[in-house]
This record gives sequence, C-alpha cells and structure tokens, in this order.
Amino acid sequence: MPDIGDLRTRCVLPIGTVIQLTDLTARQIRYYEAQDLVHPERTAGNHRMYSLNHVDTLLEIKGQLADGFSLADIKQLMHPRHHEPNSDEEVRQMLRDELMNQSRLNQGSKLQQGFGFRP
Amino acid sequence: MPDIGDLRTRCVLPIGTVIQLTDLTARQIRYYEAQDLVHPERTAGNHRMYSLNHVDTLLEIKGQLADGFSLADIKQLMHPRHHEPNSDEEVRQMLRDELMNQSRLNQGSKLQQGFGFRP
DNA sequence: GATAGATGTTAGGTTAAGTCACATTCACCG
DNA sequence: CGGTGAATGTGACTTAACCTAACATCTATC
Repeated sequence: MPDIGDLRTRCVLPIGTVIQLTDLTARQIRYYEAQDLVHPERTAGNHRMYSLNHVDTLLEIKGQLADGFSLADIKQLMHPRHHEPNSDEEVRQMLRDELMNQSRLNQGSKLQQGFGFRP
Repeated sequence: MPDIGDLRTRCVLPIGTVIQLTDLTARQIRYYEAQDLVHPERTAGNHRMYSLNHVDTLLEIKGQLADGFSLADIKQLMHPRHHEPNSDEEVRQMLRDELMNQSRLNQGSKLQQGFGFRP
C-alpha cells in the first residue's frame, strides 16, 4: 500500500501532462529547468517526472514572466541571495503583489529598473 | 490558466505512474479495464491516462481481490444491479467492512458462497 | 547592428506504452 | 483425474512520447 497522500510532492506527471496543465511548451519547461528554476525527477529511462508542486512553480514562473521579469530575476526571487542591490524586502513584496499584475505591458527586466517612483 | 482544482478527476497519470502507485502490473490494470472495472481516457496517440479516482478504484479492486472476490463479483459490487440473489445491503456492508480484511485466505468467489453463518 | 534572452524547429535516438497471441497457474467440478 | 475458466505472465512487434543537441528566429538593449 503505497502512500498516496504525498501527491503534492510525488513526481507522477510526465512532461506531456505538465504541458497541458501549464499551457507551456516542452521547450519552455526544459529551458526553465536548464536555468535551474525547476528540478523534476527522472525515470530510470531518463524521462522527466513532475510533482504538483513543480506544476505550481512553473505556473509561478509563467506569471512572473508575463509580469515582465526575466528568468534570472525569477531565480533570484525564488532563491533569495543575501543583500543584493535591490533590498530583499521590496522584492519579496513584489512577489506577493502578484495580485495587482496589471502593468504587464512593459519591456525589459523589472529588477534592472528598480521599483521606486522617482519623478 | 487551466483548472488545477479538479485533479481528482483529471486524467493526468500514465500507466507507468499508476503501476507505481498501485503496485499492480500493466497486465493487471489493462485486464481490469477489459473487465469494465476502470475506464481511463486515451491520449491522441492511444495511451491510457488515469485520474486519482482511477487509482483509488484500482486499489479498491486490489483489496477486494485480496479479500477473495472475483472480478465479476467486484463489478457487481461497483455497479449494483437491482435486487439480485444476494441482497444489496449485505453486499454493500461487506464493502465497508474492508476494515476487517483478515480472512483473505479462502478460495473461490465470496459471492458464490453466501455470507450467512449456517451451522 | 551586434548581443543576449527566450523560444521555435528539426533531426536522430531511446524509452514507455500499445496490441495480440500464447503460455502458465490454480481452484473448481463433473 | 482431466478439463475448464479466471487471473496473470511473457514475448513479439509497432507506435507514441520523450530525450538531447544543434541551429534558426524574434526582440529588446547597448
């Protein structure tokens, strides 16, 4: 009787399923992995297997990308290095503020532009 | 943004995953399907895809088999035909009584032997 | 207009899964 | 005992899904 409870973290989904669930392409999913943003397991035959948490992460990434962040930015946001140019606090807050993701129509990486309003 | 909520019913698991989750063989899983006990979806390429509910069903089947029921029995238990030789009530109860699945060391189909104790 | 980031696309190779047929095991029954 | 049916194993062969790697494309920035 295997534990079915830890399904959130169990890698049971092949990439095809993840594609459906996230509406990302295989190329994108693999690229994000190459950028160290997701770390699926592998089957004995080297096929990627994802958990539901992985899917959530991918959806987060998708959202952040749509909000104008670069993959490098997102990596920082997810694995906060201590005390970088942009104070972690602000950055953290930005993450939570995903609620107000209206102004997704900018260009360039948000982290390079700073967040403050300087008129 | 696809609905991730209905994961219980969404067919996202390939048979390989189901094998791991249930500890059944592909042969068994396919056979139970042939006996009309599970009905996975199919991908465009004809590969079976299962939901978590399907996995539960398979685990139920596995349990009932271990308890001495035949697949035909189990089919009856799952899709109760009205008013058969064995009163549905008794049968239903047997299902719930899976708690006490001690006496799995019998032979033959339970449904053919009747449940009553006649000394 | 060269560069870097993100993604598309194609080619070639391997694994996972599909069907189908035949073999096996075992309890049952005349 | 020999035959039968239910459940499962196994092998052959085919196809879908996935893998890596390389090269192309698009776009924003310098």
